[in-house]
Amino acid sequence: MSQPINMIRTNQELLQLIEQLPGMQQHTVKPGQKLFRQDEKARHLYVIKQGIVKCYITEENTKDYILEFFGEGEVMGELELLTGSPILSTVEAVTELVVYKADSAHFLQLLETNATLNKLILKELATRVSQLAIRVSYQQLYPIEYTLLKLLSLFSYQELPLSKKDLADYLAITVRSLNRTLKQLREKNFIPGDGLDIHLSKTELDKLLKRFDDE
Amino acid sequence: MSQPINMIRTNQELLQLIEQLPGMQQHTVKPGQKLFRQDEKARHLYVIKQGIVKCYITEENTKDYILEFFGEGEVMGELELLTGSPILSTVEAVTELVVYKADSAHFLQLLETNATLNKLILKELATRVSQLAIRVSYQQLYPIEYTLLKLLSLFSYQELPLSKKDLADYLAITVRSLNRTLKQLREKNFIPGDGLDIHLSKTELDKLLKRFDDE
DNA sequence: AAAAAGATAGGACATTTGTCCCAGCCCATT
DNA sequence: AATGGGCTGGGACAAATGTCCTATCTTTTT
Repeated sequence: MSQPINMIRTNQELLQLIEQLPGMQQHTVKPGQKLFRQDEKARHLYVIKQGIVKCYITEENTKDYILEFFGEGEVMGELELLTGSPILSTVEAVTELVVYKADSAHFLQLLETNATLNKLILKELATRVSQLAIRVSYQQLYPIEYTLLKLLSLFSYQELPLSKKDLADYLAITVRSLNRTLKQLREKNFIPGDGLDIHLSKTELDKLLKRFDDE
Repeated sequence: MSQPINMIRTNQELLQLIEQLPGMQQHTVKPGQKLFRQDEKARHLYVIKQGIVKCYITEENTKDYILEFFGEGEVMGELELLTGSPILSTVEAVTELVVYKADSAHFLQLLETNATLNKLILKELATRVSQLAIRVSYQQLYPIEYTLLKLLSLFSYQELPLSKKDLADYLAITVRSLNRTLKQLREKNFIPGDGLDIHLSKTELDKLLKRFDDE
């Protein structure tokens, strides 16, 4: 079932490869700034050298769904380049960011000439499909309580400047629901029944939850 | 926002290419039979020549989530081949099926030598990520009523042997909820408020819904 | 310093969705 | 003809989640 999905996805292999390529421009981006805006046309391709971004889709009813958090080595802009569609999701810096930037034509050419890169991209895309599918299935088929618990166990050790809103958008729930569920977890000495692949002691859980009290 | 997502995905370009390759074995599969079983190891790769399959993830609580319906020209087994992970989702024939079969090594080699194939697979994967993301976001951020409506407008014209259970699993709801929502749509002279990209006349809607009364 | 904006927390209530259950129908196999 | 299984339809109730709102606190802007 569950390979350890990290909440923040990274791709060290790809990063290493990119760093060896000649002539890659480097840029820094401030938290809150956007690398891509949904529905626009993608003109470049970025690879994260350092920092974290969030990718989210905004629906017409103004609600957001956070698709992914990307960290070191993740590519952005390939989807649009490959399919020719407008940008799928807004990409916004969560932390201070350093990225490599390439223009589309260059990347497309590299894809054809650099077999290693080609393979890494294929693998990356396959991974994205799988991970997204796994997450979605889980989110849809389990109550929030379980999903949240699973999420906590994943990102606990990562010091992340995520707001509750972000967390809620990632879970596709409202902040109200998130709060409620956190409270339940605190109180209810939560015991995952049925078949569940989450196994946390009460102590560990408490530690995870404490992050929300303090900060 | 929404490129016309078809409920059943196809890839004619890929099919044409595959049909030209020498030495592709052909197999037929009966409805209900499984090409892949979740969590097992993938040994082959299939491309659909004719018919429809459903791909679904079964969670430990026995609930299913239907990831995709695939029709002509869609590949199955590439994800696992590329990532090396166990099979993501069970793949089951919905209709009588004719597939091309290739073993993994052969396909991997083709990916390296056949630039056209390589490009088509890249594009296919990118499309899957995008489409899945769009669907999921929609499903999570709109009430069932909207999602169902959207779905109906997509698959209405396709004659499909889908059970209510299938439809429900695709929407990640229970059959009970599906029935309830269908009923609401029938009665409520549904008027999508807010921002919604579904535009159906009452007449069209009725026609769509009638499929469920008759059959 | 004051004001505005945003994030957090949670009460009260409405709506949505799930669970459990029963009943009817169709179809295949006995 | 009879039995069982699977699909369908929906009632009654419980649980989960959203909406709306109020209040506090922090941060940013003026």
